[in-house]
Amino acid sequence: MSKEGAIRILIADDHPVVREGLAALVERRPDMTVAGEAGSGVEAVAQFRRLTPDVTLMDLRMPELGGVAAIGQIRADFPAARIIILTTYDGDEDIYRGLQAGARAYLLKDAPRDELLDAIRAVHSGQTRIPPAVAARLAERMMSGPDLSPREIEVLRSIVAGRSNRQIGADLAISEGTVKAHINSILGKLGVSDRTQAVTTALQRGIVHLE
Amino acid sequence: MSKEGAIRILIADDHPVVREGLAALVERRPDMTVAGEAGSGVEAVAQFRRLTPDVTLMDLRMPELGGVAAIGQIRADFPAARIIILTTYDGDEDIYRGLQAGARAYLLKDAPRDELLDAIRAVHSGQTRIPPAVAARLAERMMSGPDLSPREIEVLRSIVAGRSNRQIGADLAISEGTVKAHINSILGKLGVSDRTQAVTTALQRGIVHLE
DNA sequence: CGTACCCTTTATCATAAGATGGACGTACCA
DNA sequence: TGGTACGTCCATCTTATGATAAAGGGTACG
Repeated sequence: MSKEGAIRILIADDHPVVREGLAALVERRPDMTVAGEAGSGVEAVAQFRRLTPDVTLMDLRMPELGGVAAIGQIRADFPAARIIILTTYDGDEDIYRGLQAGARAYLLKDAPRDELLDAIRAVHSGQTRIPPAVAARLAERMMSGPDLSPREIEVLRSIVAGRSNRQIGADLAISEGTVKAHINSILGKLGVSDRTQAVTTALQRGIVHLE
Repeated sequence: MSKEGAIRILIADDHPVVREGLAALVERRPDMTVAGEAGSGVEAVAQFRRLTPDVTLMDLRMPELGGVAAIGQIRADFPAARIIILTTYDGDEDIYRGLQAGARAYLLKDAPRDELLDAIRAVHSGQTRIPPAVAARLAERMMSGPDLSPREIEVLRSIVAGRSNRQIGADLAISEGTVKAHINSILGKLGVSDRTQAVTTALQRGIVHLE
């Protein structure tokens, strides 16, 4: 190897095929080189500590430790870490949490090759890079009313898990009526009219995930 | 190029990064070569006609035309086409429909590199290749009771779309009571007790999709 | 210091959803 | 041909869900 002065890149993705693709793409450029790879969130954190790469490409959905949490752990020790989120998920909540965690760019995996390479160079030089489509999603989130309270998110998770209002009340040690009130507030904030719609929009927006 | 006698492979995936990765992986092998790439279902069909590759790697979720439909179109003209499904979705319905369409192998994108290469060689030599984890999912589908009827699937889609029983009745020009009867049957077949659970399990199993 | 504001909690009332039982037709098999 | 299994359809009864109003508790801010 040894490209003198090249941008050293850490690739974190749980799909070997994707890692391969990113590595091939990067190594073909004279000004970039792959410093290391990681197949999970914990590996990503460990590899970052060991290698201190110039730029990190991070998937969001990974085993053991999600991308957002991994970014948080990395930036706790290396506040200047330059991390690019590269994922298939375009839910506005995913985008928000990713950037909130300290990512400098957010790209979707269906982005063209050049867009990725440009983003790597931009982030390496200290800039941020948010494609218009992603920015639009982020703006949507801002517009879409107040955030769900912690309690409401807890209830929403239970709804997605398929629990009835009575069961949710038992789980959280509150009355069934209280659960209904929370749900009513959730429906209002999500702009939907029943729990089924709440489930689909919460999944689409990335507020909760299946499995 | 020109690897004499090499396995000629068509890559169909809407993510440029994944195509890059598969291409890099394949080109590194002396007995394989990339015949072409496609970024959508219609492209995949067109490229297959033009190139008649030995083996095709096909993603399921693609714009314009899904992978299953693309396989169907290809095999209508080339019944001997050797197609490998390579996707991130592990819902039992996705697997069933993919193999039903005529795929010779079904791999998940988090599969190790060697597993993919072995599958390519196996399929090229006329075999099929179903990893144990995938086979288990498929078996689950067999066990999990009778299929939903066309009408029930129609109703299920409406449920996922967030429509009320009354609205579904209006949409399908049947009474609300009939809708309830269909839903009751759906709940029984899916092994759940309300429409919210029906939505999540239908999504998990890949019977319906969001968006 | 108090006064908003929001989260959390509750009860009551109207409506939608699920359970049950059964009718009709059709495709399939003995 | 006779049965039988299944999909489609409908009405009635019970239960869960959603709408509404409103009170207590914490906190930020003037």
